[in-house]
Amino acid sequence: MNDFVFETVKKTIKKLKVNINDNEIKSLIEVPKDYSRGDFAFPCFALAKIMKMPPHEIAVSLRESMGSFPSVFKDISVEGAYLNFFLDRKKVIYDLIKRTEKEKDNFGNNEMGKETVTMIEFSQPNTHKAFHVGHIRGTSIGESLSRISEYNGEKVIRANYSGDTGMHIAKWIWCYRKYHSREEPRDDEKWIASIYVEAIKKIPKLKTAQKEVDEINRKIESKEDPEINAIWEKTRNLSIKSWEKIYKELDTDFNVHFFESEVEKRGKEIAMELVKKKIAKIDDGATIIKFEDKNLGTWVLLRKDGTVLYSAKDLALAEIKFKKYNIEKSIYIIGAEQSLHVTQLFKTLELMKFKNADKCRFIPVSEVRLPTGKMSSRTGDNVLYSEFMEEMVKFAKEGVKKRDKKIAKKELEERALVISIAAIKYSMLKQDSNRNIIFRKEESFNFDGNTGPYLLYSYARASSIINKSKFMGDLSPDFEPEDKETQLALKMKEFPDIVKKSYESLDPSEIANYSYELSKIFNEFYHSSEVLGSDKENFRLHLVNAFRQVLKNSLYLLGIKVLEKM
RNA sequence: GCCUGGGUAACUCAGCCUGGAUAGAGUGCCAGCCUUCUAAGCUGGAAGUCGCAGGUUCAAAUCCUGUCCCGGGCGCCA
Repeated sequence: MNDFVFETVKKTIKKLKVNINDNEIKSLIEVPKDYSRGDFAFPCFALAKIMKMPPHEIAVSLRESMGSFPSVFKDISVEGAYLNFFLDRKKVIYDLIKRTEKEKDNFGNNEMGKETVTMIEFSQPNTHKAFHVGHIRGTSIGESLSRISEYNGEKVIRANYSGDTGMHIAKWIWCYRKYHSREEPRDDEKWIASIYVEAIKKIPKLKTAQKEVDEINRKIESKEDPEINAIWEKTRNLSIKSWEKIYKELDTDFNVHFFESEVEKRGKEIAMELVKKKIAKIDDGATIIKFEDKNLGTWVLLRKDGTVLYSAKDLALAEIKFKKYNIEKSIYIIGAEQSLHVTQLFKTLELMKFKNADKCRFIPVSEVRLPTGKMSSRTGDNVLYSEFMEEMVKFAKEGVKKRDKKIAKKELEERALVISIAAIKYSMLKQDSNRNIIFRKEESFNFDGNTGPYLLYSYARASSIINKSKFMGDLSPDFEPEDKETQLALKMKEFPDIVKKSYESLDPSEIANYSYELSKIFNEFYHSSEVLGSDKENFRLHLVNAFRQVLKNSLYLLGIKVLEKM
């Protein structure tokens, strides 16, 4: 289509003998932001300089000397300094609807990623700590990017990575043994989280505590103390078990779950190999890398006492990812506060002459904050996932019951959960991942406007029409699209490009914002035109059905399920 | 001090990469619309020195420089 615009403009410009090359002409062609201005536009500002004429006059004279134009265009008009090209929209809409009907769930996908095996690491909850609302952000982004990558042809391995050893576990066990040893460890997130918080508060106040913690940390690593081993194993497994329900609700299924305890040993070895290779050195007893680039600073691999830090563990993990899983691309979805760490990691992989060091990508995820400040597992200033979801589902149920008074209990439960997950996921995904989110609980209970439930509602409304309609025959080409209909169809047509864009920029918010815009236009159409019983029923039913398909695909990429009824 | 992300309507944000046609949404506020396919909706309205100052350009929220404010990070936490 673009080529037709190019050829038409080029031909006319040549007639006028203007000195401008083809590439310049090509780069000037744009798509108007407002569909009523046409499908393509050619701005004449650049020509103004060359021709020494006001841009508007240039547009007029281009249009006048154009003569006949290709029949794909219904009209070419002048508006201000712009030449606006209008396609035969009836044909565009017809083709679009036909395409969605043929491709269905595959409408919008493509082969850009060509079977690349990619590992996407995300979520990364630590054992012995709270899984709070903030964790939903990284988990949602990870699942969404996995789906987007798959939709673009890649083979994705979803990977989780949990800290089940290290100082935070040592602190937890220290506190448990000292103050809670009579309590039987139980599958209660709140209880598990509270012991960690207690430890953080008590340790700085006791003189010998940190020493005791260090000793426990050493023993966890060496596995020399059977009692500590037993506590560690038991409590660790309880944490892991508590995540099962969460991931099921969030509709994320990991292909592999790594643990720090599995990479400790190899991490230590790598650290020592790096000393031999003179990449790392021993400084004040610790094993460190001092980077040439001063902005990268120093990276500590092993502590003074020889125990391993997460830096070295990440090196070992990268090795497993590429060697054992044979991946071609590695994406890390990690908190933005770890930017320096990740940069140091990538740089070290490069120094190690790691074959695929340049195939690592980092998606920094900024904080989910409370109005009062940072949300933290350390201090206990957080909103637990389980408690929050319980409240949210309860709230969602009220709304469903109002609409559907006879609904069965199980159905109610399921619908409320889908709505709640849509609400929380969408609120996490619509915003740029690089920006802090201030989490206000009361606001997340608002289902009006630009929210997940609004999208589901639009889908349910469309479904309702389709489900109430009788037989829908083939789309007959004798329709005359009205304003809203054209707008809706043209928006749907954008979907494949949006998918590509979000894939290239690894950005789910692109899809999220699109879903909202699409739904908004649908709701406007819904109010302006009747579908069932109208004399345009055939066309409108097909249009509504196409909308359902596109929104469904779009929400799928966000990891959000749709509801036929709500 | 250095590195890094942000500063757009009362609030929360999109637009910035790739400069162009009157700067867009949502919430909240004001005024309307349910005997009609689900009102978690739709229509209209009020509301903006795009942090500030320079520069580049025919054209700057968008690019460049400086500056102020806020968040995060900078050797034995993850």
